[in-house]
Amino acid sequence: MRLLLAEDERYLSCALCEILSKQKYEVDPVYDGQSALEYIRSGLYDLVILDIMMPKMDGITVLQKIRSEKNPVPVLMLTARDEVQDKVSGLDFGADDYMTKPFSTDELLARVRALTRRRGEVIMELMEYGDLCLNPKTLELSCGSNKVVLSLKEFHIMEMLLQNSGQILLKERIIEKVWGGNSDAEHNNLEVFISFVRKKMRFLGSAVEIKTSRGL
Amino acid sequence: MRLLLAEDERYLSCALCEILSKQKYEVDPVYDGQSALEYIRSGLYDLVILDIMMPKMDGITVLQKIRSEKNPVPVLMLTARDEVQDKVSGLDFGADDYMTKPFSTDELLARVRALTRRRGEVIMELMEYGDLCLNPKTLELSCGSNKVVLSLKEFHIMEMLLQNSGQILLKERIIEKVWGGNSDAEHNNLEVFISFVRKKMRFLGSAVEIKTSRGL
DNA sequence: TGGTAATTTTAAGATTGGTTTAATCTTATT
DNA sequence: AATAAGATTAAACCAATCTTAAAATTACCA
Repeated sequence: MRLLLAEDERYLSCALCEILSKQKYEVDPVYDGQSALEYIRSGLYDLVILDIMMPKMDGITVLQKIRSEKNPVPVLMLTARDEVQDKVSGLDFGADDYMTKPFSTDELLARVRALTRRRGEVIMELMEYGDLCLNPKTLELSCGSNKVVLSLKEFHIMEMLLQNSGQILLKERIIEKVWGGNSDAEHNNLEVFISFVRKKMRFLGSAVEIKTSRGL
Repeated sequence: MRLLLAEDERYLSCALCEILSKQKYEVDPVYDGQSALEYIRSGLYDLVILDIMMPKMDGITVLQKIRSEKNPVPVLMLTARDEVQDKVSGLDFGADDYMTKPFSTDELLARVRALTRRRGEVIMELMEYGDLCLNPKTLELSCGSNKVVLSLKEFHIMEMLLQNSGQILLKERIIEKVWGGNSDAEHNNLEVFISFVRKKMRFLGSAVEIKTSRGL
């Protein structure tokens, strides 16, 4: 799960990052509305935590813009106490939830879970293609009565391939999603994992195959 | 004991929070039906106090949905005086109790106690998986004629594993439930207890095993 | 109240298995 | 055939996890 945290108060931002990271969320912090907007547009995030008072562009404007672009990413708004007007505006413009500062860690985590779950649940269904079936609850890949369990990376890759079956997927896109935006030396890396997955598919006796288009 | 309080009237909500907190319940407030639903689905709560009139989704709909999902969490409905029709509907759809506003603090606490107690009894049934059987009344774990008694923490962990058998359970989720939302240095902690439990299962000669998926 | 046993926490070291690296082999494209 | 992209493999690496033991805490009972 990848979260974007748009909060200009450095101290709070750091604290939230730590709390969320501890719960296995990947968190990218930004410190103004302008950046928030650009990051959101990347489409990488499962949830955006958006403060209202921010430099360059306030949270409500950001929200308004992304919603007008039909971006459905869940948004959790942060508002200072008493800014009741903000809440109303926030929800009107398509925020999914809001929280008034100060808030407890537990409350934050509960809300984050609630908002990411919705999407999570969709993913939690079985994914099928051809004779293959991937179970996200158990990380099992099966074909008929045969099954193998995948490692986390293998699973993420397989998941991504299944969600885009029939289409060409750029290596960069997969790496970005599976390994996370940074780091290098990873082209061959992905190839290694594709090789692992192919081997397991062969083992299962599946008729599905992962094809590559040279250069893409 | 963890309660979810779904009540949109801020003043009442605050008051209830305070009263309940004073009685050592952990209370999370939400202010609309949509959030209530999402929070309930987290499975974290021992009791839900659910107002009927709420924004986004009314309490009855929420109740209807969670019951259709086989969620057995006890629900105490709040209804405004005279809305007799509501009471009927509420109980029809699986509420465990209802209370008409306004109500006294004592009445509230009595009902909450009653409902959280019953939960205890429900749990009192034997839990089984494979050749294992866990008795919540005695904290005994048995396999065939062999048995050992578990410590409280061991029991909670085992209970949680049994309730989610076959699925992957995040360490964070277990820690949250068994130790309670806060504190740190607890990853290894859980591992130690898993180790204890495994040893006891080995001792019992059970064929069941606790598997771990690295990274999850 | 103090002492003992049970439980839980902390800490350290060993182990495992997923991931990375790197070298080699294969295939497509010119 | 030459070149570069991709595939495969094996070995090395490293962090997550397991295990153990000792310290700290709590529960229990005379």
